[in-house]
Amino acid sequence: MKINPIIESFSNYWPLDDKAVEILNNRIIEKKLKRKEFILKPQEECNHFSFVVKGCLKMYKVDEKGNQHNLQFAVENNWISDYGSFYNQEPSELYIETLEPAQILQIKKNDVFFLYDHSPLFDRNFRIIIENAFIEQQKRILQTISSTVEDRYLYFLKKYPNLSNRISNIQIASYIGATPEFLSMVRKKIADR
Amino acid sequence: MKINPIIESFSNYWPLDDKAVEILNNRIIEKKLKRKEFILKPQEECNHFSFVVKGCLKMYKVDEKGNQHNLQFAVENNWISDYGSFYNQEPSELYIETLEPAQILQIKKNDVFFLYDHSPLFDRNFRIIIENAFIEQQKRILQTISSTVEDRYLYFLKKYPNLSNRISNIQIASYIGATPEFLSMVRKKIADR
DNA sequence: CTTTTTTCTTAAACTATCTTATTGTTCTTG
DNA sequence: CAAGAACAATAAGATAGTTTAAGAAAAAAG
Repeated sequence: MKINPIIESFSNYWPLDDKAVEILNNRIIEKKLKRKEFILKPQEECNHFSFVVKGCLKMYKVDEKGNQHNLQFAVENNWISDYGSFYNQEPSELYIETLEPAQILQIKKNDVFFLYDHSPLFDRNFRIIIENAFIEQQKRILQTISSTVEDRYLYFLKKYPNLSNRISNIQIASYIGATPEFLSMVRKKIADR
Repeated sequence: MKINPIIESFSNYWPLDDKAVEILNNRIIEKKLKRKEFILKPQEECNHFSFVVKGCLKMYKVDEKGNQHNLQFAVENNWISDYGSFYNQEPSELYIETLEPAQILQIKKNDVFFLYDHSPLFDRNFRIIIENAFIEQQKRILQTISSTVEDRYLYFLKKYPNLSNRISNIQIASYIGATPEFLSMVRKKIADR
């Protein structure tokens, strides 16, 4: 049997036991995606957790004026899902789209609940995963309510040095909450000193 | 034995069984706090989860210029903690302070881990609690990167109608990421139409 | 390897938001 | 209830960030 990257990833948090591995193993769906493919669109209910094996995805909202606002990027070993839509059975307002060709592993909603019901190790692992995501989100909120575009951009570069080489400045601007034009000015100002 | 508000609160998510109730019951510390008391200050490690029985608290950062930035309010039945400091054993950068006299219940870090180790129902409940907090935070991020102070203020009023009567506009301004002066202008503009 | 699409840069005019300062009002606390 | 502290409103001037538009550069797709 080939090694499952999700199991490997869990081992960084709380390793699964044999029973947990067994019930997980045949509940994973593998998908290969081209660039600019969607795994979630507005009005759909998000019924999956997706784990990125290779590639890069973004989750974003499009506002009334047609502007995109990036909520999250996901690269290798990251999870991505619209948890609001997933847990509250609501239609999503978000897109999840590949920025690069990608290979992902999905667990469908029913199976996620099956896992929760049949081994506490899944509550444990997903608790830790979302706690970490929560902590990062909190830092991001603090930044957006307290600092300038320049600060936020420099922080982004420092925090995600690899990511910033893989995606366009337009995507970064949308993530930090600025226009690409203004980000371009900020970048020039930084370069000029 | 008097009813424990934490157990009651868990019953909204995933009710505890007898064993879980038993191990929880003598691990709760009750505290009465006056207005403007602190349960966390920068440099300290956050070693507790705090559940608000009565009253209102805020968690905030003070930046280099001395400005406060509110990350979270907590009222009746809310949990508040600096999870980053708690889980990563790092000194906190945040204050947690009462805005009103309060009664809280705390579980110390060692006891939190004891609970996780001795009943999966705590992983379950805290997973659900933090998932909900994560979903709310995500909406807040979307707002702050995509809409104006006016939009954010109106959303705050709609979302926390009770809270907005209990706290000052300065606190609201600090939460939505605006100056009190500008919020005052926005409020006038809204009132004038 | 050529065409098409996307991205990056620049700049001027505009708008949202901040800063500072002042004053009256409302809470809090002794 | 009196004094001090915190809060709310207002306004003028300053700054950060947006909008629009256009051209050059780079990347993606055929």
